[in-house]
Amino acid sequence: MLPASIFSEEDVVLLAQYFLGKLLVTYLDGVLTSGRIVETEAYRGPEDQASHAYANKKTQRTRVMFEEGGKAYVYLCYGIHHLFNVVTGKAGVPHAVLVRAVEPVENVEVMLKRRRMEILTPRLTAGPGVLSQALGIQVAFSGVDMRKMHSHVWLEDRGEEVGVADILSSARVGVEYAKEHASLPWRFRIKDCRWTSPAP
DNA sequence: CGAATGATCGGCT
DNA sequence: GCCGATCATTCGA
Repeated sequence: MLPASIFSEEDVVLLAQYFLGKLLVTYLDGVLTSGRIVETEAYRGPEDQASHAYANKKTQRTRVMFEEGGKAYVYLCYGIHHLFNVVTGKAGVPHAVLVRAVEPVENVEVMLKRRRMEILTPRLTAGPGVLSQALGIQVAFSGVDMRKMHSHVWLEDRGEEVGVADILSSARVGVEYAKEHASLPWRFRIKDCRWTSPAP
């Protein structure tokens, strides 16, 4: 697990880059699957028009974003896809990092089965919706505290350092409605990594 | 209570 | 590349 204090960091744009190279792990029905995070996006709470918590909008769904950092925020997109975020910052500050792609690490066969795929390609886990399917992440996980043991989902540091020179930033996707905030370079990926979505 | 709307994906052209 | 799927959430009447 990552040290609990990490999640309280207030600079979510920095944290989105820090999470690159960390491991996203799930443990369901006695089966552990994991992936190395290779692509993320930062959503900067109340002032970010692309965030669900823009202008401190509190609803049943976004409630967990206002809790202390370290919670999982999972929601349904387009009625189909379960999108996984890490809530960050102090209580009351609704920052979040969306995990957009991982490199499959442990129990690839299980992930293939969950995705109903035969051969291993980046399509298995490149994309926020498909990575959740591969790791078995569902909206029911929303609110899980990843700072505590015995969660079904958590983050791990396996000692990999991702330097600034290895990180490529670009504009976030699917947020055209966010006006001037739509072009902010808050999407981060590991450079020359085949497990991310296609480079912009 | 009804209607619009996505932080997307995959299949088809 | 484009287009339709599909449904919880949200908002307005």
